[in-house]
Amino acid sequence: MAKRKVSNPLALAVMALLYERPMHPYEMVSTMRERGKHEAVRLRYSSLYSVVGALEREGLISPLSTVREGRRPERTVYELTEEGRAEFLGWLRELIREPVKEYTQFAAGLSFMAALSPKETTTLLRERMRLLEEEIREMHERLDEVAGQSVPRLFLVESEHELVLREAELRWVGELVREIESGTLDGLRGWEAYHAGPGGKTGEEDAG
Amino acid sequence: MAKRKVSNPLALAVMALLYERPMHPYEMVSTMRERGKHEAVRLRYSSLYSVVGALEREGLISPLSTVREGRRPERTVYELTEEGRAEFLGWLRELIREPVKEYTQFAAGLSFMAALSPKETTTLLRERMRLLEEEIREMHERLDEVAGQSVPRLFLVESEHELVLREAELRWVGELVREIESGTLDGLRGWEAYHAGPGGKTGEEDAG
DNA sequence: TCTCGATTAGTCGAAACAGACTATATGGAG
DNA sequence: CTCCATATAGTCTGTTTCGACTAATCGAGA
Repeated sequence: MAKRKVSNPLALAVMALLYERPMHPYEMVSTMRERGKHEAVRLRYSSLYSVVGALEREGLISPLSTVREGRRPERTVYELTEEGRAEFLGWLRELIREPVKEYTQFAAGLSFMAALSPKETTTLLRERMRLLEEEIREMHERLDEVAGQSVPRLFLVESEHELVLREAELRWVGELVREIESGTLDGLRGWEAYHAGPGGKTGEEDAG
Repeated sequence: MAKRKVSNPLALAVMALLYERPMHPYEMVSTMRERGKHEAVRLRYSSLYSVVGALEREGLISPLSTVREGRRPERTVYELTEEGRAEFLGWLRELIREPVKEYTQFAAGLSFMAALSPKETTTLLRERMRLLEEEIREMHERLDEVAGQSVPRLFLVESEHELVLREAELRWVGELVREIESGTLDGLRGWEAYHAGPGGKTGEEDAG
């Protein structure tokens, strides 16, 4: 798979919008927000303008016209070039077809979990479960709400995907907590011993 | 939650290693690789040296000594400061306790799925399922292998977590494909109509 | 009419990142 | 004994990306 000239996923979103019709950058943002796509693609002005600039440099989009309203800075309306259409569809196919490794914050945390005591770890994990449950409930509500506004599920698949992953994480964390507390986790003995030294190993700062 | 002075997760890994004992940067890399932690935290020299520099600037780590072996460039051995210990433990607690929103590549792809025809989408999703199954099989194998080398599960939780998420994704994609093919996905009618126009809407490039 | 807050529409500097490059040491093949 | 591949231990450069900031416009209310 050839390397992408502009690799920020926001560039995919920009091309997706221009695939429908020409637009100026700020309009892209409002359209994405309306459709809730900013939940799936990180959206920030600073990135947007540099991504738009990069796409233009690479010939994937091109300015169609610049209009000025009142005394605001003029806005450039862009359209997708033929090359841009090909790039967009190719990239989209790749993203849907090929799983890629993602580095998550939680994985980073889990990696060094052993630095905290088993007891504190389960407390934190239980807190996480509570927060996950809340989040899941809210995601369900939001999905029901927009579905009620006759947005077809077709346009909500990415939120469903996120929801499913959160649910899986919740189940897994629950199981992990049970294993630590019931003493069946392999390695627990050493973990406890490590933290049972004189004064313990963990610092005394608050867990905020 | 106070903002982190150095927010790159690699900084967490650096502090985690120095929490055990002083080390020089290259040794951090080899240690992380040995323990498989580079699967959970993105590890690159260019980032490592800038992260180490930032940590030193912020007073979270400090040079302990510089040694020179033969005519190689001299290596600086760092240790964690008291402030660094507090920062490390605080950050770790936060990562374990609080779910944060993660933006995945797949979510980006799913968001604009409708730009491809239902037929092509299912083909791509089936391919994804095949690749996911393969990946899952390999992850299982690797986990069994290292567990066989008496690495306690405690030190493999992050890989287990990743595996669980992949399995959940596989199940969900399978269901989605069934719904598209059986015609029960809400919005399918419009999706098909959109792509059934004269000549269709999708470009003719190969799906590589 | 003045003013406040929300909306629109961005800019700027610093941090993070990819990946190409440098340079020494080491061990085995020929 | 020389040559080459590999492992060690990084540096350098150009892009990307982020987060904080700026600044004009508009409508509502005092």
